Amino acid sequence: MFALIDCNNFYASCERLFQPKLRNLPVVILSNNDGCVISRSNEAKKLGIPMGAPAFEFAHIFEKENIQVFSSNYALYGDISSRVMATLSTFCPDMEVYSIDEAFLKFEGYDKHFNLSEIGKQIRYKVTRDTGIPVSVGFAPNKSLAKVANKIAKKFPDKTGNVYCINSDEKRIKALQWLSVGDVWGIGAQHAKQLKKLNVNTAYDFTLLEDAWVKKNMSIVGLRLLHELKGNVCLDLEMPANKQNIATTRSFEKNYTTFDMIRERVVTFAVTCAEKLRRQQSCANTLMVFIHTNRFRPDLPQYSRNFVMELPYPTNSNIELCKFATFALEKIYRNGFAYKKAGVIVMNITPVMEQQIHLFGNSNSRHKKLMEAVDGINKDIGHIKVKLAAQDLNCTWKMKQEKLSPRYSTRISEAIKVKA
DNA sequence: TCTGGGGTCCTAGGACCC
DNA sequence: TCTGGGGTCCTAGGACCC
Repeated sequence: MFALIDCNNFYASCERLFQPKLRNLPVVILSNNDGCVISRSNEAKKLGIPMGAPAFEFAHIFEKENIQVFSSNYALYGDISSRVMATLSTFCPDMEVYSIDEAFLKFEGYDKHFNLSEIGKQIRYKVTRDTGIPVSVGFAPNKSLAKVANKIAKKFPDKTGNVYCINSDEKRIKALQWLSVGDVWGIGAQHAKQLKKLNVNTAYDFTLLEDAWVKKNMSIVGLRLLHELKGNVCLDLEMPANKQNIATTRSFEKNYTTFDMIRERVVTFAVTCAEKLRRQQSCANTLMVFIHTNRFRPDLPQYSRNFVMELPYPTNSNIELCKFATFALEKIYRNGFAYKKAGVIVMNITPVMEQQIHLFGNSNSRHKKLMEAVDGINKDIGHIKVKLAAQDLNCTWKMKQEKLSPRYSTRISEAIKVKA
């Protein structure tokens, strides 16, 4: 049996941890730049705030309904996530951290000796006790059905106590008849539309389709899903792997209109990519830079370009990646546009130890020691103290984050103070 | 005025090989 | 009128996830 444990309204729950007065109030969390809603408490969902709602459009509703609004605080969410995962890992040696707020556990052979629903209750109890985060737990014979079980656990807290187990064919069929086809894990908006045209409305309807049709229209991925919903096991836990692509992209807080302004951002993005590469001990062989104007302003001239370059040698050096990123930006930058977003993506990633060495023109070997020193200093005395001159030395954070909560759990200076 | 960021996998079709 | 057979590799684009 597989379990899927999913934190309830994770970001909103994190904000509530240190501000108990928020517990019964509607809470929403905004994306970078305070752009749109990316997490909602149940109360906010009930008030009709949709996922992805642009903050400026809903500002009056936030005010009218006394909705508590927060900027994204990833230092906080990341730290709380790792605490939740640490607690989960005590229940079972086979675990896959699926996202910041979800994990699969594989309970092989447990169901003969243990009552899984009891284990589910214990998971909920311990995670709440250790971290304060409420979770929902779904059990089923495979990952896709565990996702379904989790949805039921979350949707019917009064009946299930946020723990649900699909352990019979009757329960499986009942669950699938309840679940809308578009809410199935792996069926997105496109396929949902296509399926509904064929009068396939529930997950159960989907299981009645022919293998051949599903394979043809939804590829092998859809076919695996079909078999899992029927109760077979096709997907196993996945082991953490190094990233194949690494991206650092941002929207700007305002329009950028000069080459130098954008170059400073692109260089900083390249440095961040280099840091991420070094963290997983790999190098990039390909680099892409893109820029574009504000797509929501059709009244302004639009421009969007990217430039992909094969690097002459694999590298994870700040200095070298900056040089290449600047070169790429020069290729695509045009005067006369108001740019709103840019990004650097590194691809074709290979492990440091498995590099193709060239006879001439390799990455500067002295950068390795230099980067180690830079990473060490930045780790010891705070992020990004040592920068390249091409980066903005005065600015550490250019994102709009007007409602940012303290980093309660990762900065001693921002920890909660208790009066004696 | 304002609208996020970061990933993965699969397939068809083109280019190429002998 | 008719024009072989069997492969691999790469890429863009589309689908999906959180």
